[in-house]
Amino acid sequence: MADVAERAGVSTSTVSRTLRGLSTVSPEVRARVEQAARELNFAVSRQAASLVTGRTGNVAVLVPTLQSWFMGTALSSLAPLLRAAGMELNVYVIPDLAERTSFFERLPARRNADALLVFCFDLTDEETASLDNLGMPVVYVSQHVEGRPSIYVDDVAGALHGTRHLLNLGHRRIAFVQTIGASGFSFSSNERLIGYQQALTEAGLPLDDDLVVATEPGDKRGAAEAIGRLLSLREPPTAVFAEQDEVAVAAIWTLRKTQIPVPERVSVLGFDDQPIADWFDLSTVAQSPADIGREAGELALCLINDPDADHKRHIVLPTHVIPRATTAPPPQEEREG
Amino acid sequence: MADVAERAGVSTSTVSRTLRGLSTVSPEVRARVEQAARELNFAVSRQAASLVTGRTGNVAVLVPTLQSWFMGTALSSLAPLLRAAGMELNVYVIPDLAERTSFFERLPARRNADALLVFCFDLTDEETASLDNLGMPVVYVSQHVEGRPSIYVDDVAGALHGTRHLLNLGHRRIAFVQTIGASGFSFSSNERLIGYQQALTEAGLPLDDDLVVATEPGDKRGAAEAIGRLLSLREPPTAVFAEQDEVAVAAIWTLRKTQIPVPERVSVLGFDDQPIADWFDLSTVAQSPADIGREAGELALCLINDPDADHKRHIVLPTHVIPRATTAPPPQEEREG
DNA sequence: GCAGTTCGTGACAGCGTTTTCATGCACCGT
DNA sequence: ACGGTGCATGAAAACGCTGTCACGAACTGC
Repeated sequence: MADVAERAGVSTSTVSRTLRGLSTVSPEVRARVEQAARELNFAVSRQAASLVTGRTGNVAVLVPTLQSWFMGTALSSLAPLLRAAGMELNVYVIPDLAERTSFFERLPARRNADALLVFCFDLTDEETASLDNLGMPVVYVSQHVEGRPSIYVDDVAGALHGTRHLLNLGHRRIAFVQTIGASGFSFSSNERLIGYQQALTEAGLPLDDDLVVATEPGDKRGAAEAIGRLLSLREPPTAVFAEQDEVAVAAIWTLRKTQIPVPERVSVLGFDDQPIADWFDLSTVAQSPADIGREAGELALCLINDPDADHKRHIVLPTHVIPRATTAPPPQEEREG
Repeated sequence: MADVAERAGVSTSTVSRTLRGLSTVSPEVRARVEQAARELNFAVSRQAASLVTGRTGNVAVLVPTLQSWFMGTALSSLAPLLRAAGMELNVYVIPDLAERTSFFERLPARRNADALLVFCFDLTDEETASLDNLGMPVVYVSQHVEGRPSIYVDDVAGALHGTRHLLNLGHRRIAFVQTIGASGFSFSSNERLIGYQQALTEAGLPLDDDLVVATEPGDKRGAAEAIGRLLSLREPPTAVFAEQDEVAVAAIWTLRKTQIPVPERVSVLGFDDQPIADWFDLSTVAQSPADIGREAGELALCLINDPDADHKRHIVLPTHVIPRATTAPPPQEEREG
């Protein structure tokens, strides 16, 4: 910066003012400085600047994985937003318990970011508390944390509406396939189950535990087993509501392999509206991770500028039922029976 | 840090030495300092440290998108590696041309990272040159840049082996489905085509332009059109080699919808070995983005520690043909004809 | 016992910015 | 013409750390 100052024949103060766009610089000096900076290929050091301003210009993001549609999409909408605000995006990937404890022990984001976005974690109270002491605004994304700014979709309502869609088609035996993931990472599992149960109750149907099965995402074998359990019930379901599209697709795969036509014999409904849902013409309950990412980014930027702002509210985003080709009325005999 | 020094009854120099693990600190003093640091919940400011050391502790990563299996997997293996080395991961997402020009104009990573990993970009000479002047080691990942450290899989060999697999099964009419993506982002498209052509030539077969079609990934309609073009040829192919698993799956989908059994009537071979390939029992040519990410991270760390090291070499990773259930010998009449 | 070494420690000068404060200058109204 | 205002600029003090250098103490070998 001293070089730029010398070349432009001004002091470093003026260079600093110019480069930050402060208005108290005369036009001709500004031009000279900008020219000099360009010629010298100069860029201010964020480190040095942050040392005195106390702001790092970084936004930290804590994610359980990057290998998922949700994270990819959310971050892809978050990143340009931060970039436009002149912020850097710092990613912490915490795939397993070891990394997790190490993260919360060392808290590498401390003093190294102006805000932290925590994606999809089921945090313990202790962990939440340690983040409270981080000295920066923390936004909880895709999860519900009492008393802290949180952003999430209304999973209960989504599952409620999805189940109603199946009920309205005439289904009475509706199964729910839960997704059990790596422990400690919340994928809104319970809320979706609750929505499903609410819909059934609302329709005056009993809750049958046999109709709720679980599997892991990406586990073909597990999905087959779960479907197998449903197919071997005394009174098998005519519709399957899977908590995640991937599992729904696996279910369709299994069913069709066994010559059970979807949706003629069994309807399948997913949740998420991943691209894969479109490929398979899968009826699903859509959520928008892009919206989540954007909202989270905007909230974070707000909180950085005004940490005491009244943003401790929860932002709840909507879901939408998207009927495609895998949901249909149940087969005749079932409807009449 | 002054607080810690005071509490431990030592100077800041000693605190700094202790916290950096230098050996010239007596055990009892070390214990006192560590205790004090813990009690005060102290963490050194990377910004301040980097100001004097000249190292930022950041590794910047330039990616075209995060919404892809490849990026997600590569970064997921890269991240823990950097974390273990005490480095932060800084992500720049450049989804479109506007962001791209803005990135290369402002080069936000300048002075803000110790190394840059550029993923999957087809850079212009001008862009490469501007990265050369960045003052930090730049590693090109999943692309081939002359004279700079690059890491990529041997796409030519992969496609060659994949095509040979089809040839060995008895296929003689083998189509290739190219993927045309967002312009300027290299997905090794050409190299895979070259490998395919090499295999045909090697087998003494002519190159038929009609057998090479193109589509966009994720575009069901486009995939259908591409397959349609192949099916309406005078002599349609008995095997389809798609440059990406997603497209291969779309092809299978289209074929089966038209009652053309895969692999009985038409074999389909993919490339990448994404999780989706496993679900669909898709035969494919596997590459390992996890390995790529790891190699890239290790190389970057090497170059950071010793920028002049002899690492200007290219690291070429292997591919593996994984036969699953979508490749089989061509139907009888074809083989005998 | 004395010079020479080694070892642990502290004082202090930077690192490259921002920011405060002071300064000089032009401009205003009277 | 003169003091007051406002504006563009510069000098210099932080910011929080690291690294160099110097210093004293505790050793070593003769």
